[in-house]
Amino acid sequence: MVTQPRSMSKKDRRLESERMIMVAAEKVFAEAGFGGATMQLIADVAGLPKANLHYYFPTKEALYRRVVQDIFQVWLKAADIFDQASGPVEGIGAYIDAKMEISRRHPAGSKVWASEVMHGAPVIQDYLETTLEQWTNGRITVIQSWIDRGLMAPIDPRHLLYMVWATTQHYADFGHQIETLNNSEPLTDAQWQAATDSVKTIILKGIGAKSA
Amino acid sequence: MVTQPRSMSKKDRRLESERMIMVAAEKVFAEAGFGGATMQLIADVAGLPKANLHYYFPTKEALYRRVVQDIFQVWLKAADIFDQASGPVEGIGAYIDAKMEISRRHPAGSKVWASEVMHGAPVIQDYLETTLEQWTNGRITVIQSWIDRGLMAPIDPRHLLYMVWATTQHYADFGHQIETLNNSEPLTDAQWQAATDSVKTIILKGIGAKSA
DNA sequence: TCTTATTTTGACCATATGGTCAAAATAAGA
DNA sequence: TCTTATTTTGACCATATGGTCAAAATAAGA
Repeated sequence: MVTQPRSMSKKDRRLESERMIMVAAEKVFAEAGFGGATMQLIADVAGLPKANLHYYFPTKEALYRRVVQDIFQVWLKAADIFDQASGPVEGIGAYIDAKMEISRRHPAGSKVWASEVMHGAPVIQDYLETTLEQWTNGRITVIQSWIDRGLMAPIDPRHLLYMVWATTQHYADFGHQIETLNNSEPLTDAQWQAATDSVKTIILKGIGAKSA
Repeated sequence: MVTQPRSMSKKDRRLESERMIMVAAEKVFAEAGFGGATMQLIADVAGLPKANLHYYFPTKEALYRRVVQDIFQVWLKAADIFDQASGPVEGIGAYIDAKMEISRRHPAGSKVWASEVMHGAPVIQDYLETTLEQWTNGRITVIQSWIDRGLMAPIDPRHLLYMVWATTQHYADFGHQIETLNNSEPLTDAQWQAATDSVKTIILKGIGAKSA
Protein backbone atom coordinates (compact mmCIF):
# COMPACT_ATOMS: atom_id res chain seq x y z
CA MET A 1 0.00 0.00 0.00
CA VAL A 2 2.99 2.29 -0.43
CA THR A 3 1.75 3.66 -3.75
CA GLN A 4 -1.26 5.81 -4.54
CA PRO A 5 -4.12 5.45 -2.11
CA ARG A 6 -5.99 6.86 -5.13
CA SER A 7 -9.48 6.91 -3.69
CA MET A 8 -10.15 6.98 0.01
CA SER A 9 -13.34 6.02 1.70
CA LYS A 10 -15.71 8.83 2.52
CA LYS A 11 -15.09 8.34 6.18
CA ASP A 12 -11.31 8.55 5.74
CA ARG A 13 -11.60 11.65 3.56
CA ARG A 14 -13.69 13.32 6.19
CA LEU A 15 -11.27 12.46 8.98
CA GLU A 16 -8.27 13.48 6.93
CA SER A 17 -9.78 16.77 5.83
CA GLU A 18 -10.80 17.64 9.36
CA ARG A 19 -7.31 16.85 10.60
CA MET A 20 -5.65 18.95 7.87
CA ILE A 21 -7.89 21.85 8.73
CA MET A 22 -7.31 21.56 12.46
CA VAL A 23 -3.54 21.44 12.06
CA ALA A 24 -3.53 24.41 9.71
CA ALA A 25 -5.89 26.32 11.96
CA GLU A 26 -3.77 25.76 15.06
CA LYS A 27 -0.75 27.09 13.23
CA VAL A 28 -2.47 30.13 11.79
CA PHE A 29 -4.30 31.03 14.99
CA ALA A 30 -1.01 30.76 16.89
CA GLU A 31 0.83 32.99 14.47
CA ALA A 32 -1.82 35.62 13.86
CA GLY A 33 -4.26 35.41 16.76
CA PHE A 34 -7.97 34.82 16.32
CA GLY A 35 -8.63 38.26 14.89
CA GLY A 36 -5.63 38.25 12.60
CA ALA A 37 -6.21 34.77 11.25
CA THR A 38 -8.26 34.47 8.06
CA MET A 39 -10.19 31.48 6.83
CA GLN A 40 -8.55 31.97 3.45
CA LEU A 41 -5.07 31.63 4.96
CA ILE A 42 -6.06 28.56 6.95
CA ALA A 43 -7.48 27.09 3.75
CA ASP A 44 -4.25 27.79 1.87
CA VAL A 45 -2.15 26.20 4.60
CA ALA A 46 -4.46 23.20 4.67
CA GLY A 47 -4.37 22.98 0.88
CA LEU A 48 -8.15 23.12 0.52
CA PRO A 49 -10.59 25.62 -0.93
CA LYS A 50 -12.06 27.97 1.64
CA ALA A 51 -15.60 26.79 1.01
CA ASN A 52 -14.52 23.34 2.09
CA LEU A 53 -13.57 24.59 5.55
CA HIS A 54 -17.10 25.84 5.99
CA TYR A 55 -18.44 22.43 5.05
CA TYR A 56 -16.70 20.89 8.06
CA PHE A 57 -16.76 23.85 10.42
CA PRO A 58 -19.73 26.20 10.15
CA THR A 59 -17.94 29.30 11.38
CA LYS A 60 -14.46 30.59 12.12
CA GLU A 61 -15.37 30.61 15.78
CA ALA A 62 -16.50 26.97 15.72
CA LEU A 63 -13.17 25.97 14.19
CA TYR A 64 -11.29 28.01 16.76
CA ARG A 65 -13.30 26.45 19.55
CA ARG A 66 -12.36 22.95 18.40
CA VAL A 67 -8.69 23.89 18.26
CA VAL A 68 -8.76 25.27 21.79
CA GLN A 69 -10.60 22.22 23.11
CA ASP A 70 -8.04 19.92 21.51
CA ILE A 71 -5.21 21.77 23.19
CA PHE A 72 -6.90 21.61 26.53
CA GLN A 73 -7.09 17.82 26.25
CA VAL A 74 -3.35 17.47 25.61
CA TRP A 75 -2.77 19.80 28.51
CA LEU A 76 -4.90 17.73 30.88
CA LYS A 77 -3.36 14.45 29.83
CA ALA A 78 0.13 15.60 30.77
CA ALA A 79 -1.17 16.11 34.25
CA ASP A 80 -1.95 12.48 34.93
CA ILE A 81 1.68 11.86 35.83
CA PHE A 82 1.12 13.87 38.94
CA ASP A 83 -1.09 11.34 40.63
CA GLN A 84 0.97 8.22 40.35
CA ALA A 85 3.90 9.92 42.05
CA SER A 86 5.04 9.04 45.54
CA GLY A 87 6.37 12.47 46.40
CA PRO A 88 7.19 15.97 45.09
CA VAL A 89 10.53 15.12 43.53
CA GLU A 90 8.94 12.46 41.36
CA GLY A 91 5.58 14.15 40.84
CA ILE A 92 6.59 17.71 40.16
CA GLY A 93 9.75 16.61 38.41
CA ALA A 94 7.83 14.42 36.00
CA TYR A 95 5.17 17.10 35.51
CA ILE A 96 7.83 19.66 34.57
CA ASP A 97 9.37 17.14 32.17
CA ALA A 98 6.01 16.53 30.54
CA LYS A 99 5.13 20.21 30.25
CA MET A 100 8.53 21.13 28.82
CA GLU A 101 8.07 18.37 26.27
CA ILE A 102 4.70 19.80 25.29
CA SER A 103 6.20 23.27 24.97
CA ARG A 104 8.76 21.85 22.63
CA ARG A 105 6.47 19.66 20.54
CA HIS A 106 3.32 21.78 20.47
CA PRO A 107 4.38 25.42 20.68
CA ALA A 108 1.50 26.51 18.46
CA GLY A 109 -1.05 24.91 20.74
CA SER A 110 0.47 26.57 23.76
CA LYS A 111 0.29 29.95 22.06
CA VAL A 112 -3.33 29.53 21.10
CA TRP A 113 -4.13 28.62 24.67
CA ALA A 114 -2.20 31.61 26.04
CA SER A 115 -3.92 33.92 23.61
CA GLU A 116 -7.34 32.58 24.51
CA VAL A 117 -6.77 33.07 28.23
CA MET A 118 -5.18 36.50 27.76
CA HIS A 119 -8.25 37.68 25.91
CA GLY A 120 -10.48 36.64 28.79
CA ALA A 121 -11.22 33.07 27.71
CA PRO A 122 -14.24 33.99 25.58
CA VAL A 123 -14.47 30.42 24.31
CA ILE A 124 -13.32 28.13 27.11
CA GLN A 125 -14.49 30.01 30.17
CA ASP A 126 -16.74 27.10 31.14
CA TYR A 127 -13.77 24.71 31.03
CA LEU A 128 -11.80 26.99 33.31
CA GLU A 129 -14.63 27.05 35.79
CA THR A 130 -15.29 23.33 35.76
CA THR A 131 -12.58 20.97 34.53
CA LEU A 132 -9.59 23.18 35.24
CA GLU A 133 -10.79 24.21 38.66
CA GLN A 134 -11.44 20.61 39.66
CA TRP A 135 -8.10 19.47 38.34
CA THR A 136 -6.35 22.29 40.17
CA ASN A 137 -8.07 21.58 43.46
CA GLY A 138 -7.22 17.91 43.16
CA ARG A 139 -3.55 18.68 42.64
CA ILE A 140 -3.56 21.17 45.49
CA THR A 141 -4.76 18.38 47.76
CA VAL A 142 -1.94 16.14 46.63
CA ILE A 143 0.67 18.84 47.18
CA GLN A 144 -0.78 19.69 50.56
CA SER A 145 -0.50 16.04 51.60
CA TRP A 146 3.20 16.13 50.67
CA ILE A 147 3.62 19.19 52.85
CA ASP A 148 1.76 17.51 55.69
CA ARG A 149 4.03 14.50 55.41
CA GLY A 150 7.08 16.73 55.59
CA LEU A 151 8.14 15.97 52.03
CA MET A 152 8.42 19.65 51.08
CA ALA A 153 8.32 23.12 52.61
CA PRO A 154 4.94 24.76 53.36
CA ILE A 155 4.62 26.61 50.07
CA ASP A 156 1.15 27.68 48.89
CA PRO A 157 0.40 24.86 46.39
CA ARG A 158 -1.52 27.25 44.17
CA HIS A 159 1.42 29.53 43.54
CA LEU A 160 3.66 26.55 43.01
CA LEU A 161 1.36 25.32 40.25
CA TYR A 162 1.28 28.78 38.67
CA MET A 163 5.06 28.86 38.69
CA VAL A 164 5.31 25.51 36.95
CA TRP A 165 2.74 26.53 34.34
CA ALA A 166 4.32 29.92 33.77
CA THR A 167 7.87 28.70 33.49
CA THR A 168 7.27 25.71 31.26
CA GLN A 169 4.83 27.44 28.94
CA HIS A 170 7.19 30.40 28.65
CA TYR A 171 9.52 28.25 26.55
CA ALA A 172 6.73 27.87 23.98
CA ASP A 173 4.89 31.17 24.23
CA PHE A 174 8.05 33.30 24.32
CA GLY A 175 10.00 30.90 22.16
CA HIS A 176 10.66 33.62 19.65
CA GLN A 177 12.28 35.83 22.28
CA ILE A 178 14.32 32.94 23.65
CA GLU A 179 15.46 32.06 20.16
CA THR A 180 16.43 35.66 19.45
CA LEU A 181 18.50 35.70 22.66
CA ASN A 182 20.10 32.45 21.50
CA ASN A 183 21.74 34.10 18.48
CA SER A 184 18.49 33.60 16.58
CA GLU A 185 19.00 29.86 16.68
CA PRO A 186 16.42 27.34 17.90
CA LEU A 187 17.44 25.61 21.11
CA THR A 188 19.35 22.39 20.50
CA ASP A 189 18.50 19.10 22.21
CA ALA A 190 21.18 19.83 24.78
CA GLN A 191 19.84 23.32 25.41
CA TRP A 192 16.32 22.02 25.93
CA GLN A 193 17.71 19.51 28.36
CA ALA A 194 19.65 22.22 30.18
CA ALA A 195 16.53 24.39 30.34
CA THR A 196 14.47 21.55 31.76
CA ASP A 197 17.18 20.73 34.29
CA SER A 198 17.46 24.34 35.39
CA VAL A 199 13.73 24.66 35.87
CA LYS A 200 13.54 21.41 37.82
CA THR A 201 16.56 22.20 39.95
CA ILE A 202 15.39 25.66 40.98
CA ILE A 203 11.81 24.67 41.70
CA LEU A 204 12.50 21.39 43.50
CA LYS A 205 15.23 22.97 45.59
CA GLY A 206 13.09 26.06 46.08
CA ILE A 207 10.28 24.08 47.67
CA GLY A 208 12.68 21.87 49.63
CA ALA A 209 11.37 18.73 47.96
CA LYS A 210 12.38 15.39 49.42
CA SER A 211 12.05 11.99 47.78
CA ALA A 212 9.33 9.91 49.36
CA MET B 1 -8.14 75.72 38.72
CA VAL B 2 -10.52 73.03 39.97
CA THR B 3 -13.35 74.08 37.66
CA GLN B 4 -13.64 73.90 33.90
CA PRO B 5 -10.31 74.13 32.13
CA ARG B 6 -12.61 75.26 29.27
CA SER B 7 -10.02 75.87 26.59
CA MET B 8 -6.63 74.23 26.59
CA SER B 9 -3.60 75.36 24.69
CA LYS B 10 -3.01 73.61 21.40
CA LYS B 11 0.06 71.91 22.80
CA ASP B 12 -1.88 70.58 25.80
CA ARG B 13 -4.72 69.35 23.62
CA ARG B 14 -2.28 67.52 21.43
CA LEU B 15 -0.56 65.89 24.38
CA GLU B 16 -3.83 64.99 26.03
CA SER B 17 -5.36 63.57 22.89
CA GLU B 18 -2.30 61.48 22.20
CA ARG B 19 -2.33 60.19 25.76
CA MET B 20 -6.05 59.33 25.64
CA ILE B 21 -5.51 57.45 22.40
CA MET B 22 -2.48 55.57 23.69
CA VAL B 23 -4.27 54.48 26.86
CA ALA B 24 -7.33 53.34 24.95
CA ALA B 25 -5.20 51.58 22.38
CA GLU B 26 -3.22 49.66 25.00
CA LYS B 27 -6.45 48.46 26.55
CA VAL B 28 -8.09 47.44 23.29
CA PHE B 29 -4.97 45.80 21.85
CA ALA B 30 -4.59 43.84 25.10
CA GLU B 31 -8.18 42.66 25.08
CA ALA B 32 -8.59 41.88 21.39
CA GLY B 33 -5.09 41.46 19.98
CA PHE B 34 -3.76 43.48 17.07
CA GLY B 35 -5.96 41.77 14.51
CA GLY B 36 -9.08 41.85 16.63
CA ALA B 37 -8.73 45.48 17.66
CA THR B 38 -10.50 48.06 15.52
CA MET B 39 -9.69 51.74 15.19
CA GLN B 40 -13.37 52.44 15.76
CA LEU B 41 -13.35 50.68 19.12
CA ILE B 42 -10.17 52.43 20.21
CA ALA B 43 -11.79 55.72 19.20
CA ASP B 44 -14.89 54.94 21.23
CA VAL B 45 -12.85 54.03 24.31
CA ALA B 46 -10.77 57.18 23.91
CA GLY B 47 -13.94 59.23 23.38
CA LEU B 48 -12.79 60.69 20.09
CA PRO B 49 -13.95 60.35 16.50
CA LYS B 50 -12.05 57.78 14.54
CA ALA B 51 -10.76 60.30 12.04
CA ASN B 52 -9.01 62.06 14.87
CA LEU B 53 -6.92 58.99 15.65
CA HIS B 54 -5.61 59.07 12.13
CA TYR B 55 -4.66 62.71 12.57
CA TYR B 56 -2.26 61.74 15.36
CA PHE B 57 -1.29 58.26 14.21
CA PRO B 58 -1.19 57.67 10.48
CA THR B 59 -1.98 53.96 10.62
CA LYS B 60 -3.19 51.29 13.03
CA GLU B 61 0.24 49.77 12.87
CA ALA B 62 1.96 53.05 13.78
CA LEU B 63 -0.29 53.39 16.82
CA TYR B 64 0.39 49.81 17.83
CA ARG B 65 4.10 50.31 17.42
CA ARG B 66 4.04 53.29 19.78
CA VAL B 67 2.11 51.30 22.37
CA VAL B 68 4.61 48.45 22.26
CA GLN B 69 7.56 50.83 22.49
CA ASP B 70 6.03 52.51 25.53
CA ILE B 71 5.63 49.18 27.29
CA PHE B 72 9.18 48.21 26.52
CA GLN B 73 10.40 51.37 28.24
CA VAL B 74 8.49 50.61 31.46
CA TRP B 75 9.85 47.10 31.29
CA LEU B 76 13.46 48.26 30.96
CA LYS B 77 13.14 50.79 33.72
CA ALA B 78 12.12 48.16 36.28
CA ALA B 79 15.38 46.46 35.54
CA ASP B 80 17.59 49.23 36.86
CA ILE B 81 17.14 47.92 40.38
CA PHE B 82 19.25 44.98 39.45
CA ASP B 83 22.49 46.87 39.20
CA GLN B 84 22.54 48.71 42.45
CA ALA B 85 22.16 45.45 44.40
CA SER B 86 24.97 43.95 46.43
CA GLY B 87 23.88 40.33 45.96
CA PRO B 88 21.20 38.00 44.64
CA VAL B 89 18.84 38.24 47.60
CA GLU B 90 18.61 42.00 47.22
CA GLY B 91 18.93 42.19 43.43
CA ILE B 92 16.66 39.38 42.35
CA GLY B 93 14.30 39.98 45.24
CA ALA B 94 13.84 43.62 44.30
CA TYR B 95 13.53 42.74 40.62
CA ILE B 96 10.75 40.26 41.38
CA ASP B 97 9.02 42.89 43.52
CA ALA B 98 9.22 45.41 40.70
CA LYS B 99 8.00 43.00 38.06
CA MET B 100 5.08 41.80 40.18
CA GLU B 101 4.12 45.40 40.73
CA ILE B 102 4.15 46.02 36.99
CA SER B 103 2.01 42.94 36.41
CA ARG B 104 -0.47 44.30 38.89
CA ARG B 105 -0.49 47.91 37.69
CA HIS B 106 -0.08 47.43 33.95
CA PRO B 107 -1.63 44.11 33.02
CA ALA B 108 -2.74 45.44 29.65
CA GLY B 109 0.78 46.45 28.76
CA SER B 110 2.09 43.05 29.72
CA LYS B 111 -0.48 41.36 27.53
CA VAL B 112 0.32 43.50 24.52
CA TRP B 113 3.98 42.66 24.97
CA ALA B 114 3.26 38.95 25.32
CA SER B 115 1.07 38.99 22.24
CA GLU B 116 3.69 40.83 20.23
CA VAL B 117 6.41 38.34 21.13
CA MET B 118 4.12 35.34 20.63
CA HIS B 119 3.36 36.47 17.10
CA GLY B 120 7.06 36.62 16.26
CA ALA B 121 7.73 40.23 17.27
CA PRO B 122 6.83 41.71 13.89
CA VAL B 123 7.14 45.21 15.28
CA ILE B 124 9.90 45.16 17.91
CA GLN B 125 12.24 42.53 16.54
CA ASP B 126 15.00 45.13 16.30
CA TYR B 127 14.62 45.97 19.99
CA LEU B 128 14.90 42.31 20.90
CA GLU B 129 18.10 42.02 18.93
CA THR B 130 19.71 45.17 20.27
CA THR B 131 18.44 46.66 23.53
CA LEU B 132 17.04 43.50 25.05
CA GLU B 133 20.01 41.37 24.14
CA GLN B 134 22.44 43.90 25.60
CA TRP B 135 20.40 44.26 28.76
CA THR B 136 20.21 40.49 29.13
CA ASN B 137 23.92 39.97 28.64
CA GLY B 138 24.67 42.68 31.18
CA ARG B 139 22.48 41.01 33.78
CA ILE B 140 23.97 37.62 33.02
CA THR B 141 27.38 39.06 33.82
CA VAL B 142 26.10 40.37 37.15
CA ILE B 143 24.53 37.04 38.07
CA GLN B 144 27.64 35.17 37.03
CA SER B 145 29.72 37.38 39.31
CA TRP B 146 27.43 36.45 42.19
CA ILE B 147 27.98 32.80 41.39
CA ASP B 148 31.73 33.33 41.20
CA ARG B 149 31.67 35.01 44.61
CA GLY B 150 29.78 32.07 46.06
CA LEU B 151 26.64 34.08 46.71
CA MET B 152 24.41 31.60 44.89
CA ALA B 153 24.44 28.16 43.29
CA PRO B 154 25.84 27.72 39.77
CA ILE B 155 22.52 28.08 37.94
CA ASP B 156 22.55 29.11 34.27
CA PRO B 157 21.76 32.85 34.64
CA ARG B 158 19.81 32.84 31.40
CA HIS B 159 17.27 30.30 32.59
CA LEU B 160 17.00 32.09 35.90
CA LEU B 161 16.05 35.29 34.09
CA TYR B 162 13.51 33.44 31.97
CA MET B 163 11.98 31.99 35.11
CA VAL B 164 11.63 35.41 36.70
CA TRP B 165 10.09 36.86 33.55
CA ALA B 166 7.75 33.94 33.05
CA THR B 167 6.53 33.76 36.61
CA THR B 168 5.98 37.45 37.23
CA GLN B 169 4.39 38.16 33.87
CA HIS B 170 2.12 35.15 34.30
CA TYR B 171 0.20 37.03 36.98
CA ALA B 172 -0.68 39.66 34.37
CA ASP B 173 -0.94 37.63 31.17
CA PHE B 174 -2.90 34.78 32.76
CA GLY B 175 -4.63 37.04 35.25
CA HIS B 176 -8.00 35.95 33.96
CA GLN B 177 -7.25 32.30 34.66
CA ILE B 178 -5.86 33.12 38.10
CA GLU B 179 -8.94 35.17 38.87
CA THR B 180 -11.22 32.36 37.73
CA LEU B 181 -9.38 29.94 40.01
CA ASN B 182 -9.80 32.49 42.82
CA ASN B 183 -13.59 32.15 42.80
CA SER B 184 -13.74 34.69 39.99
CA GLU B 185 -12.49 37.38 42.36
CA PRO B 186 -9.51 39.65 41.66
CA LEU B 187 -6.58 38.99 44.00
CA THR B 188 -6.68 41.12 47.14
CA ASP B 189 -3.73 43.12 48.41
CA ALA B 190 -2.90 40.27 50.78
CA GLN B 191 -3.10 37.72 47.97
CA TRP B 192 -0.79 39.75 45.75
CA GLN B 193 1.61 39.95 48.65
CA ALA B 194 1.39 36.20 49.23
CA ALA B 195 1.97 35.56 45.53
CA THR B 196 5.02 37.81 45.50
CA ASP B 197 6.37 36.17 48.64
CA SER B 198 5.86 32.68 47.25
CA VAL B 199 7.67 33.55 44.04
CA LYS B 200 10.55 35.16 45.87
CA THR B 201 10.84 32.36 48.40
CA ILE B 202 10.92 29.57 45.85
CA ILE B 203 13.31 31.28 43.47
CA LEU B 204 15.75 32.65 46.05
CA LYS B 205 15.84 29.36 47.91
CA GLY B 206 15.98 27.49 44.62
CA ILE B 207 19.17 29.25 43.56
CA GLY B 208 20.65 29.07 47.04
CA ALA B 209 20.91 32.86 47.28
CA LYS B 210 22.98 34.35 50.11
CA SER B 211 22.95 37.98 51.25
CA ALA B 212 26.15 39.79 50.32
C1' DT C 1 -10.34 92.54 15.64
C1' DC C 2 -8.49 89.98 11.75
C1' DT C 3 -5.59 86.42 9.58
C1' DT C 4 -3.29 82.16 9.72
C1' DA C 5 -2.01 77.62 11.25
C1' DT C 6 -3.62 73.75 13.67
C1' DT C 7 -7.10 70.55 15.09
C1' DT C 8 -11.63 68.30 14.74
C1' DT C 9 -15.17 65.78 12.50
C1' DG C 10 -18.92 63.73 9.45
C1' DA C 11 -19.25 61.63 5.22
C1' DC C 12 -17.23 58.75 2.14
C1' DC C 13 -14.44 55.00 -0.37
C1' DA C 14 -11.89 50.79 -1.61
C1' DT C 15 -10.88 46.51 -0.04
C1' DA C 16 -10.67 42.33 2.73
C1' DT C 17 -13.21 38.92 4.89
C1' DG C 18 -16.64 35.57 6.75
C1' DG C 19 -19.99 33.16 4.94
C1' DT C 20 -23.51 31.28 1.17
C1' DC C 21 -25.08 28.70 -2.72
C1' DA C 22 -25.84 25.79 -6.44
C1' DA C 23 -23.60 22.97 -9.67
C1' DA C 24 -20.17 19.39 -10.30
C1' DA C 25 -17.68 15.44 -8.65
C1' DT C 26 -17.36 11.28 -6.22
C1' DA C 27 -18.08 7.25 -3.17
C1' DA C 28 -21.64 3.89 -1.39
C1' DG C 29 -25.05 0.85 -1.97
C1' DA C 30 -28.87 -1.41 -4.84
C1' DT D 1 -24.68 -0.31 -14.13
C1' DC D 2 -27.70 3.02 -11.98
C1' DT D 3 -29.39 5.87 -8.15
C1' DT D 4 -28.60 8.31 -4.06
C1' DA D 5 -26.12 10.60 -0.42
C1' DT D 6 -22.00 12.94 0.56
C1' DT D 7 -18.24 15.95 -0.52
C1' DT D 8 -15.92 19.53 -3.27
C1' DT D 9 -15.49 23.93 -5.37
C1' DG D 10 -15.81 28.43 -8.04
C1' DA D 11 -18.47 32.35 -7.99
C1' DC D 12 -20.79 35.46 -5.39
C1' DC D 13 -22.63 38.65 -1.58
C1' DA D 14 -23.16 41.63 2.50
C1' DT D 15 -20.65 43.79 5.79
C1' DA D 16 -16.89 45.55 8.58
C1' DT D 17 -12.81 48.02 8.55
C1' DG D 18 -8.68 50.96 7.69
C1' DG D 19 -8.01 55.00 5.83
C1' DT D 20 -9.12 59.69 3.14
C1' DC D 21 -10.86 64.24 2.48
C1' DA D 22 -12.64 68.66 2.68
C1' DA D 23 -15.26 71.66 5.40
C1' DA D 24 -15.85 73.49 10.01
C1' DA D 25 -14.03 74.84 14.42
C1' DT D 26 -10.62 76.75 17.22
C1' DA D 27 -6.33 78.65 19.25
C1' DA D 28 -2.24 81.72 18.31
C1' DG D 29 -0.33 85.64 16.91
C1' DA D 30 -0.44 90.31 14.33
